[in-house]
Amino acid sequence: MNREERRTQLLTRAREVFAKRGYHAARIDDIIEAAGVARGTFYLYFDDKRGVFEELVDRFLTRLHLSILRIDVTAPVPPQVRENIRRVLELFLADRAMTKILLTDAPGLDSEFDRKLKSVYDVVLSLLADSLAEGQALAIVADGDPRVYAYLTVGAMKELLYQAVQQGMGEADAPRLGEQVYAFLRHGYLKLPERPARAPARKPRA
Amino acid sequence: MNREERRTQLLTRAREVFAKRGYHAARIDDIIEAAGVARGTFYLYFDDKRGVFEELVDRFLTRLHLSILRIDVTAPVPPQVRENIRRVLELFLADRAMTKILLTDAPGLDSEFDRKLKSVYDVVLSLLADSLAEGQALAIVADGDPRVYAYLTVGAMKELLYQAVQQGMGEADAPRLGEQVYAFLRHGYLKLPERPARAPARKPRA
DNA sequence: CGCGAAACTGACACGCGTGTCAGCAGGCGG
DNA sequence: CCGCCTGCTGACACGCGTGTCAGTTTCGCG
Repeated sequence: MNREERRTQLLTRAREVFAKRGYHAARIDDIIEAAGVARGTFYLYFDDKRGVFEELVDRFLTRLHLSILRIDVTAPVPPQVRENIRRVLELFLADRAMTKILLTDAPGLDSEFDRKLKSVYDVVLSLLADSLAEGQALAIVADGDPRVYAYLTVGAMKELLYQAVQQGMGEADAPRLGEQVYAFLRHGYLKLPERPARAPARKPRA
Repeated sequence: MNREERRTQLLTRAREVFAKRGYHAARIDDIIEAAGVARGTFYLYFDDKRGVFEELVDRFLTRLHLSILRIDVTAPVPPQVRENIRRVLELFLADRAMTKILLTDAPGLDSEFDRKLKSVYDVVLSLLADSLAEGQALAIVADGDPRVYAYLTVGAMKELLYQAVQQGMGEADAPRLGEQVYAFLRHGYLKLPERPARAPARKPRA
């Protein structure tokens, strides 16, 4: 096996191990065992566990960026928003291992690891917050702090994806979940009158 | 210092340490140093690190349960929902250490710890999903899978609280954030026409 | 006082995962 | 068939945090 093949193999196996045991609990021994390789070999290709992790994250982030398309305001907006949501969900659901890694592991043991993970979320949150601020200028996003909207949105999607992956869903479920997320961001789900009313909520006439 | 005082003191210090370093990264040495006590003393009061953690979580969960009141359908509903949201936010924001612990730490290193943390979320998610299903029967919650709504809601609030605590907010911010969450669950924030339209969204007549 | 109980101490042995490094294939060109 | 290069090996020493336990201090009561 040549250098490039071996490297790729190690990356793949490491991803599986991280997904299965969690980054912190994963030992180098787990990775080399999965790859059928001796301890020393691993260190010929990566500095340490974090080295593999960073490469995996970088590759995934690139794909995430590519899956989000800028809204073209001269064309109908809703389908573009729906498609963006669907594509993001699809990307995560198609790579369940990376989804588990990104949504399950938490900071605390390795400050470099922490920084990496935090940087991922900062990028995503800023990207979204900026888009929402633009959307407000175009009057397609309600008034309010766009960063707060970004937190709520990212949090909602994180939890949904986490649960979806836990329950064994795959990319085939992306369109269905996407519709639910879209509907949620579009109307919320509480059907309550604006002002306190005496009677229980009554369907407003369409 | 008598037994009860010492125990409480250790719990308090441990909570601070967990919040600061994260559960997994926290060492017994950090806790005993914070408490000004020798290593052996710690083990006179708790079996191990997880023992302290479980007690902290149990105490907090009790308070969380108390802060959520059942909706009384014979009274106006919206203020009750708003107040529930506000009280939950307030509880978390008032105990920033526990908030960090519950929202920052992840499973992976200690399977007993994992179970505990997972059980917390399962309880919260089921509670919410059941309430939402009841809400659907009362026509105050939109149709759709109540578990999905629960995931979206819990995820959104987790992320918001995490960011709020990171940014140093306190219980005083609960009412403001509560209003934003309520508005979000009530209408969402996307102002897009239902069907693709040529013109930008127009306010439907109230 | 003096004595027993309660609270506390901290050096130590242990387990566990890491990173290293001196050395072992084996294929290939000369 | 030798020498070399590329790829691989795995025993080992090390650092770190844990849990223990034989021993010390402090308290309060008779």
